[in-house]
Amino acid sequence: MPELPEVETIRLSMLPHLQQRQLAQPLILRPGLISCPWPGLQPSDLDGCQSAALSRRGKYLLWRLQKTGRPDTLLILHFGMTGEWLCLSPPPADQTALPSHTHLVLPLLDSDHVIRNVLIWRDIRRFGKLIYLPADRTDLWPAGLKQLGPEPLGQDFTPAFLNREAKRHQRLPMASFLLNQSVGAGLGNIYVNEALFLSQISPLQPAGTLSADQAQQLCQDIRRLLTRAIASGGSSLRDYRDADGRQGHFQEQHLVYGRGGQPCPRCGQTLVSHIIGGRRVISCPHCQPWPKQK
DNA sequence: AGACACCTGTAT
DNA sequence: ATACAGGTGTCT
Repeated sequence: MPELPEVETIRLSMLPHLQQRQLAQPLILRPGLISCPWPGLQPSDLDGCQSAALSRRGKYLLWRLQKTGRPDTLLILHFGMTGEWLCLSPPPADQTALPSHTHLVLPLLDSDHVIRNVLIWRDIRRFGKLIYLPADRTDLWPAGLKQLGPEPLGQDFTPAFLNREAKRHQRLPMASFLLNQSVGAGLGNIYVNEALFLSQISPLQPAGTLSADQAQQLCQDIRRLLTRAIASGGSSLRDYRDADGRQGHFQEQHLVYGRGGQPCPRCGQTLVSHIIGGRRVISCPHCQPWPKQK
């Protein structure tokens, strides 16, 4: 699914489509995928809203909508494994022309109230979530932004922070530790695999044993990795596309993810596969040794 | 920390 | 037919 670099790429590619546009009545093909924890708000309230801002927090997109005479609305998008948010232009001729697994259609009007394009939400596996609420009531969002850690590309994501968090999760394997969204908001399995390899840290190493040097290295490698991945438009393994339906190409630069059994790009030894916390993790037993004192 | 649940599509 | 996939939430 979209991890931080993919969500950021979707955000950047969607931005130009939202300029000078107004939402028309949404077409909800699958109720239940879009929900609202605030009884006073209905899907039809989106009608007439204009886009005020599109931001990202971890793997979430936050779309702020404004309508004169009303409090702003926030539409929160999480892509799960196969969620896609696409801009179709020109709009499909009719409902039957929509891509499969389209669950929501948001028509966009220009200043003359002509439909110029439509935004669609599609999600094959339906693990994604759409939530809308009053923008000043994010406290109503139960599953929410509650415990998201710092942005890995922000100022608060520091070696000291990593070390502090690591001590709170003594026995947790590093792979699971980094997947925890309260540690690095937006990290997912691909970038955890890659980051641990770059930093030469075993995915099995208990977080509590993370050294200061390792935290320093990891912090730096995560920043560089995510920055490079965004520059490449993210990783398209299967379903992920940007707002224009384009694939990313960072998958061409993956060093270990999905490469179990192949030679390590650093030392040539065979990359091994582990299941850690229910997720497959690929690492090099030579470059990422554990126990450290081999 | 691990198992399982939520879903569908694809590969073997 | 079975295993597996960019995630996350709940239950042992």
